Amino acid sequence: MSSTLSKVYEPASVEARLYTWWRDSGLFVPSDDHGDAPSYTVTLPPPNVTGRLHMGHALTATIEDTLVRWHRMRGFATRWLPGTDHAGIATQVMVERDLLAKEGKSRLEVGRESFLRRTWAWKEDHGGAIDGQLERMGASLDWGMYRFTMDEVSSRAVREAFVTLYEQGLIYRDHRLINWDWGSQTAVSDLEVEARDVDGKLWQIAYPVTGTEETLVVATTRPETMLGDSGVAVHPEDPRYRHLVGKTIDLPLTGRTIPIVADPILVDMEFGTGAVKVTPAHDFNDFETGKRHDLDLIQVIDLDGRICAPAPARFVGLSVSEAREAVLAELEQGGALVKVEPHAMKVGHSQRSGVIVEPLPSTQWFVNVAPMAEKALAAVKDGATRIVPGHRANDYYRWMENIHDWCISRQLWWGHRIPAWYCGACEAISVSRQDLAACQKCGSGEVRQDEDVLDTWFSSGLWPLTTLGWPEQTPAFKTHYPNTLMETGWDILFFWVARMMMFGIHFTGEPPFKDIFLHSMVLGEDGQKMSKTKGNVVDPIELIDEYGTDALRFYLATMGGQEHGIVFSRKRVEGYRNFCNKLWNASRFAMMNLEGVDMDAFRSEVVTPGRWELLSVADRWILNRCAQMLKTVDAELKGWRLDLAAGKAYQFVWHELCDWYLELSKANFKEGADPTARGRSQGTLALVLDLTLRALHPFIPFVTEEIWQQLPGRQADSKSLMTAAFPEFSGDEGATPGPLANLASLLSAPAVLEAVADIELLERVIHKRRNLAADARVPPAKRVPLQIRTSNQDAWARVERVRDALCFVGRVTELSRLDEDAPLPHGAAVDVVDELEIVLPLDGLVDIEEEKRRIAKDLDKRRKELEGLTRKLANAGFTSKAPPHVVEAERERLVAVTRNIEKQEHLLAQLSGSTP
RNA sequence: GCGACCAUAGCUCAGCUGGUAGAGCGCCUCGUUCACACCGAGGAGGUCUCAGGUUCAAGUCCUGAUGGUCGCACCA
Repeated sequence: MSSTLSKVYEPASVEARLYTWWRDSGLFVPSDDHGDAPSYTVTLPPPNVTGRLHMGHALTATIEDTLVRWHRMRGFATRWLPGTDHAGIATQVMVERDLLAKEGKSRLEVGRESFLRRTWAWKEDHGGAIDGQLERMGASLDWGMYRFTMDEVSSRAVREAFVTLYEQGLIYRDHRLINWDWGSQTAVSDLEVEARDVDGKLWQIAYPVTGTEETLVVATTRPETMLGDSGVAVHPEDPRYRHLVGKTIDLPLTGRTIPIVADPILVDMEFGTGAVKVTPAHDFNDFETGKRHDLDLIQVIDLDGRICAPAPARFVGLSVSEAREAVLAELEQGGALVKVEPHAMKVGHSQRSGVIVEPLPSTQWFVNVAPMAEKALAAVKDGATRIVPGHRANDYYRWMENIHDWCISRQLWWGHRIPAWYCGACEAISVSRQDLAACQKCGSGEVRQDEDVLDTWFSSGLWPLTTLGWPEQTPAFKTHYPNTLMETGWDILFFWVARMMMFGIHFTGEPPFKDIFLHSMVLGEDGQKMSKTKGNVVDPIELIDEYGTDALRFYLATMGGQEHGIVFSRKRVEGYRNFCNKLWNASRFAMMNLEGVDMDAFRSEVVTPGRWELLSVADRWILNRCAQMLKTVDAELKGWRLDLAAGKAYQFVWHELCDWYLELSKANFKEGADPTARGRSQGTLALVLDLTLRALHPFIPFVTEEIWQQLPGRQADSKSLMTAAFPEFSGDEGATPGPLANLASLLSAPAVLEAVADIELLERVIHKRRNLAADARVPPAKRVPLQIRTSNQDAWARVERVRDALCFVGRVTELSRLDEDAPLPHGAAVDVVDELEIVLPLDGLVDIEEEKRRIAKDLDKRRKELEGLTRKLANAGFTSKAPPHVVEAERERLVAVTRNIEKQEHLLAQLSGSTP
């Protein structure tokens, strides 16, 4: 006797135990004896080392683990690589905040060395929590291959990449305009600037033309930047201003005189006044314009986001917004403010600190990515790497085609320090893989390393390389590069995926993965992006505590295929919790009835030659349904449709296996049942459950493993379900050896197809009988006699074949046939199923009027259907142009509907006649 | 401004290459049938956003509009 399962599935008592067992048994590591099995490698997008698991991580973990487990069961040499990211700004800010709260000090006060020590300590204390959370998700990661983006291997890889790119001239240092995040006190890349909608204003300011009474009115959204203006631009073809080109402006408030230039690129005559103030130091377009006209670069905003000299002293120290007020006030006083109008616009904000990003001139390190982008673009266009869903490739193309140089230096302390050394003696720059104590040019020991660190995404971009030990040519690298799959959210397509593509190809000549699968975002239940301020954040761990990991995973798997945002639904998670419980209880029922199951006998007697007719109609039917489900799951998984695969399995388990088969099988499991029939039903049930658990395991690993371990009659091809063979259909109708051996014929054998039709009829008859009983307020549990009125011998023969099952599940005490012409018993409820009239004798309890209403209603529907069909078939266009099988199907439908209507009309007449 | 995606039952979502509108939840009526009340039985509920077009046939393909989401972009 198998051990008894508890009445309700309790995830908490199962998950940790199974996870530990899996991991300690080495099941997450590909075994050495895979021989020539194809490899399947996925690298987990490394979460921030001090981060906590959010729904995005949970979705990633679910999709990847499902795919990984699926491939592992299919026999691939499967490896899923874990790790964490040092997350430059994010982590540094946390530690800074902590330092301020606990000691009231800034990082500058404690100094770089001490601050870094604290950050490492913080990482030790708070890091790794997310690893435990990934374990709770059931993630079958190869923990032995764990990597951190700032560990030794990663650091070596980063230096190797940096130095190589420098030597190739693709990394360089330059003084130019960059995006400055004064909130975090660092430069940021274009990608880290997000344009937010702002209700701004457009001010018109009159600039006096030198030596004349004339003014030139410029339009601006940032009047405070006039303090740094070094010119005014007009369109060369603008008749209003042509005479002013070459003259100068007496710039108000500053005492400076600046030129009026003609520039067709910057100026749009239609916009504003057609005259643009040019501030090369604080606007990217103006910077370019300044270069074209050799205008001065006058920086008036400093690294703190405050006005600085050479702006007039009275403005120095003011914040940008204060300066704006002050400037406007003075201009207004001087009568220079001509007009103000509201102006909706986009303003760049730092993705990290949220402050408005100031463009300003600065010396930074850049990567010239264009040459790499070209190859990365080609890799996708050529199909070497495929992006799923396909339309995302368009975003990728656009971005790659319009790529700008990447600013990679950050004025932070937490990160990979730039491996460049400046010589105090000869001023040379040395870039090196090893730390330098002397200048490579002059040998002077007076060298100091660049203070800055690299953008976090620089090391992330190398991730598929570093996880495998690159630049060392490790065995792991040889086996697992390129990865099979990169699965991540589309929000980091540019930040991360694009960079990995570029670096991967550049350093190895091969793109880092074959497939890129991009999932969408999980939104709050209100349909908005989850955010703490909105209070709509859902914590996956809390969901696991409440519903179990499998419930959350199944939910996320069914949502994963969506191409739009996923609006979270707690109710659906709850629904999948219920599903796990349903599966659990179905298995519980099975175990109560599988004592002594003899699978060897079952396989040799029934399965081997495919002698399906030895099985009961119900047994044949469920095996067919199961095979169909497996085929669908297999096909949908191969098409990336986890949602449809999961949905199919759900539907099968609940509505075919539980709703019908388990009920039907009870007759064979009852005391006194025929031992042979019992044995075959046992074999059927054990086989179906075994196969179903295998198919479901990638989605809901815990509950399936827990059941499978206790399931009598399972095929013991593995100690764990994790490494048991997946029931996989091959391309044709056949199936791979293993669990599906000899089962392919279930989809086509006549004896099986006949059983399928029989059970479908049985379902419809029982449904009708329940319907009649419910309408007549007969309690569902009450057993009743049932009569079937028909003269159609074939139809009746079919009923005869399922008689016992029908009576058993339909709670029918006695099933008898009435001839078509026979009168209805007095007060019987009647309805029609195809050729059969289902007669439920009710001893006059039936409400004849209700009866008639129901039939009349259905009759009405049928007549409309008939009308439509008739019209369709009378249409020569249809009969001549539609494919023959479609026309034929419609003809058959017409016959069936006609027959049904006749039956119902007859019935209605009869009922009306019998009304007193 | 350019582009993508979405618009199907009260809610969250399926509906593949065009061929009788589906699921889960919610709602209504029953039910302590020996796997499960995290359950069972029955039921109500949709002119598939709108307008055109292609077709014998359109939720499905095309065009346009409207609404929503999201990318990209220097309109001062």
